[in-house]
Amino acid sequence: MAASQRIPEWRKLPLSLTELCIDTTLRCGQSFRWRNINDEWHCVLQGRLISLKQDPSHLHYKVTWPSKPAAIAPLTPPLSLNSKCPTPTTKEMESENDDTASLLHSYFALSYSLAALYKQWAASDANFARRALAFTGIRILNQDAWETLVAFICSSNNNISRISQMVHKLCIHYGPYVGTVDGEAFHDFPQPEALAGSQVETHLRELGFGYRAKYIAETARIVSAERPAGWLLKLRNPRCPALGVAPEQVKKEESKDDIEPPSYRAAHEALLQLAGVGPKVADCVCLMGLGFGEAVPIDTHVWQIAQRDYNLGKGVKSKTFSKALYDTVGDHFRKIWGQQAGWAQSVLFTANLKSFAEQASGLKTDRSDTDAAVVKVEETQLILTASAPGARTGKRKTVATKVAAKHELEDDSDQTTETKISTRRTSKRIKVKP
DNA sequence: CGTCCTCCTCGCCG
DNA sequence: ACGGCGAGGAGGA
Repeated sequence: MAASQRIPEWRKLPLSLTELCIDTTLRCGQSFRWRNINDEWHCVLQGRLISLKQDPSHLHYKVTWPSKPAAIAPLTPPLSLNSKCPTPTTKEMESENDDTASLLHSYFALSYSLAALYKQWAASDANFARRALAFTGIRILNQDAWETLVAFICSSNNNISRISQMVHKLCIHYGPYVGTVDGEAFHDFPQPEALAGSQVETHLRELGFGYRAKYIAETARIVSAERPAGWLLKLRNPRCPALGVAPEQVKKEESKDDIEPPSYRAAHEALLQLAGVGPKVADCVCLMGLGFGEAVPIDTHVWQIAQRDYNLGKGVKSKTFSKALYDTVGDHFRKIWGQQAGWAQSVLFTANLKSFAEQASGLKTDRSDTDAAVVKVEETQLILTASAPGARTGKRKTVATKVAAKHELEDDSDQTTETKISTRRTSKRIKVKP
């Protein structure tokens, strides 16, 4: 079973479980490629296979570089690894030049103190304090922008399980092979060019992508052919510490005042031009792929919670969730939670849907003989993605809620009590806003 | 700006 | 046993 690759060494970063819990963070619906095999998490990031495991004081990681340097595979250097990175030899990358530690630091946004953020959110929002403080270690990942974009195009009308399958298919069929763990192949995520071919839409339809096949192929074509190189990366938040020292473009823009630096609003609008990207998908990409912590993705599930726990939407007539309303709800949360509102929302919704970690991970290996209700809870955990199946029919909702309540505190009685904060203002704004 | 339909899949219901 | 229905995000009329 030991592959032909060199046997990599485990290394570790000091990190408490309250600052990062990978079991929660890696399967809460923001990333779709991590696979748990034998209690270790594995994923290809930037051309290398990364394995993770965790104990209360450390995050342990292992790096496996591809044995065959992917000569054809396009480089994937979101950061400024220019001439350095093409086909690194195994030996090279395992020694001093290995940038995996900094990659993980960036990927998990470790420059933020989660304790400090939780404290801030709890101080400004009693509802957050009550529901979310027990759910530590939940982080917004700083993922590759292109991958995030495609993954969340796949997320429309979809659930985590199927999104993961679709992303996996994209990697298998279009991404470079990197390594194997316990007989399972790992590929990197394909570059836009690889998904821009003329046969891609048809092929993806055959693979079960449904109408999203068209969106992916079209967006890949736009990004690879109709946008300048590095277009997506230039939308990233230059002030996001997790992104580190930004590429040269940012420096240019800093010196030239006539070019406006990337902003959340600008990035959001730019993403809306792509196929299959609406406000929610755009916000997912802004938050998880571009480093804009203030982006708050709002789906119907979030909207329901917002109405229930934050008394939003009181004066809203329209039954459909318009763009204007979408923006208003986001503004409201940004007002409450501040600069990392999207992160706060993720934590809150993970807390809301409680359950998971132990229960779900213990049962998820075999879904077939698992109580259906538990599976539902598992799928409902997605925070920012996909559908919330539990909210579908009355019956399912009841079942899911029951199961969830079993796991943790139940809290259906007095939500309205504490949600005052800026309720009035909000309802007013919703009414007033055109 | 709101409405309504389509896309597609899945799970629930009858 | 199977067909209808509806939920979910985006797009288009």
